[in-house]
Amino acid sequence: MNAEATIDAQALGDIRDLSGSLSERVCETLRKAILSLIFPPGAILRKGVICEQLGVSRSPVSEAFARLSMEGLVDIIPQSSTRVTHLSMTDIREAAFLRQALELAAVTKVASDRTEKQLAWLIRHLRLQELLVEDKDYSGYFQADEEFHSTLMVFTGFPRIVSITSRLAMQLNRARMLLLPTPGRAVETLQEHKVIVDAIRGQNPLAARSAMSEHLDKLLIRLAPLEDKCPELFYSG
Amino acid sequence: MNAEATIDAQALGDIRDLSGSLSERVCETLRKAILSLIFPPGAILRKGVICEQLGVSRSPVSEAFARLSMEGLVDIIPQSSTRVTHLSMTDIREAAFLRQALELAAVTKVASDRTEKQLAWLIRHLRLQELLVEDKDYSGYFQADEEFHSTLMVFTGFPRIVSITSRLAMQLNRARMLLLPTPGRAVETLQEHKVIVDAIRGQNPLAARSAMSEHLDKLLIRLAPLEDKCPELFYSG
DNA sequence: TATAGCAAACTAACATGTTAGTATACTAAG
DNA sequence: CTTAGTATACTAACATGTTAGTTTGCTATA
Repeated sequence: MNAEATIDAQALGDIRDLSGSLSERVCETLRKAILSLIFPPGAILRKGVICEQLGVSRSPVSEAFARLSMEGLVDIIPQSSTRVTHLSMTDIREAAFLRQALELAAVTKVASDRTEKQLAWLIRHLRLQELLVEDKDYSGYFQADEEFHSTLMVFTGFPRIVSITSRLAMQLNRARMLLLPTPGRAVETLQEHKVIVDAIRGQNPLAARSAMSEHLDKLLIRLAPLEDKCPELFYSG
Repeated sequence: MNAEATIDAQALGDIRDLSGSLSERVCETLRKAILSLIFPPGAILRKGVICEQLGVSRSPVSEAFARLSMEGLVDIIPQSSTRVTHLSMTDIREAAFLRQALELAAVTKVASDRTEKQLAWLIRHLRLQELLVEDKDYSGYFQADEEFHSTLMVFTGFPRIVSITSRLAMQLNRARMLLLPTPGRAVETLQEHKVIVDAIRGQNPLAARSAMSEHLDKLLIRLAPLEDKCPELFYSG
């Protein structure tokens, strides 16, 4: 009857497994639920239900909603309700643009300023990635991929850039969850990572930038058909 | 006796002059106070005093603190206190890096995708800037400068990028408040804006990018001596 | 049947009460 | 005079009560 069914908030996990303030733990729990589509786009987040399920009061849940709203994962409708945002290709493209802007700036800087130690880490990490691909451990490779990109940003020496990028690219990451990992893509990804590291080794900022640019473009290309494949997840379905 | 004197929260203005939710208005009021150094770096924000001064309860003030914390304007020390963050050259450099990454990506895109209408706006705005410089209306020019940069980002077609950039560059903007506007700098700025628009007119992304890059670098150069000039505003003074 | 008005139920936003952790000032011991 | 211990005052974080605005579904009317 109702396409925008409210959620039962089952299986949210236990917030006691996490650290930090109660608000942070609630936020983390809800974020995970949204990214994994336990809370699908359009779902109404019922505060009372979530409070009960997690065993907390409304204060930390309210603060969690506020943070998720800033990340673009929920829409707060004043005096009315809070819903999981639908995916939108516009938002995804914007998130991709923002991520690309920051990652390109980062890799450009790292390519010119890199230390030998940093280069050694990158090369060692490439070998790790090779092993994971050989073992066909694709969820392991997914994690290693994330680590590769975030460490590259850490190497800029700017501490906040990693968390900022992940927050800005949240829409992108949510959509990425819908892509099934394929063996072929893992091999390609590894190859592209190698080209990037090669450019960093040669301290060639322009080459590093364009290699990273091509690498990141691939994601948006793979995401494009998603809107037709699962229209119910997108806005105005 | 106490260098980190608490503030009397005088002259915070009236929140009724603003729109939006109470939290937003409180946040805006406090942000303005921090940026204008009414609340100097290191000052302790006393929630009770602020509540009384603004005539609101602790809820909206708490939420405002949380937002300002994300912008890096205040440090929340759990179970203890909330203080205005000191300036730090590291933070300022990071903010400059982030702003530059986003603005360069934006101007590059705009230079290749621009419409005739957008170009016309930019050219018209340059004439406005000329008039302001001729009239020596430097505070007017300051505003026009902001408008020039933000509209350039709006022209990317991505709606969130302007507010994101301003939030990420908050540390930079705070430091910029300390620079006194000089006639010479306004003339230079206008000249640099003209070079950027010229590149956009010619649909030359690389030229636009490097023109913007040089333009933005100037700010950091002018900011560099600040740490020696007013050490009390910086961390570990 | 369609529609306008109304009431009940729900929600975000705000106010206020409570708890637990932190810093500071004071006191007592060395 | 210095230092260790303690008590007090303060705060963020959390819980709960209240308010005002929105949506939904019902009913009465055309």
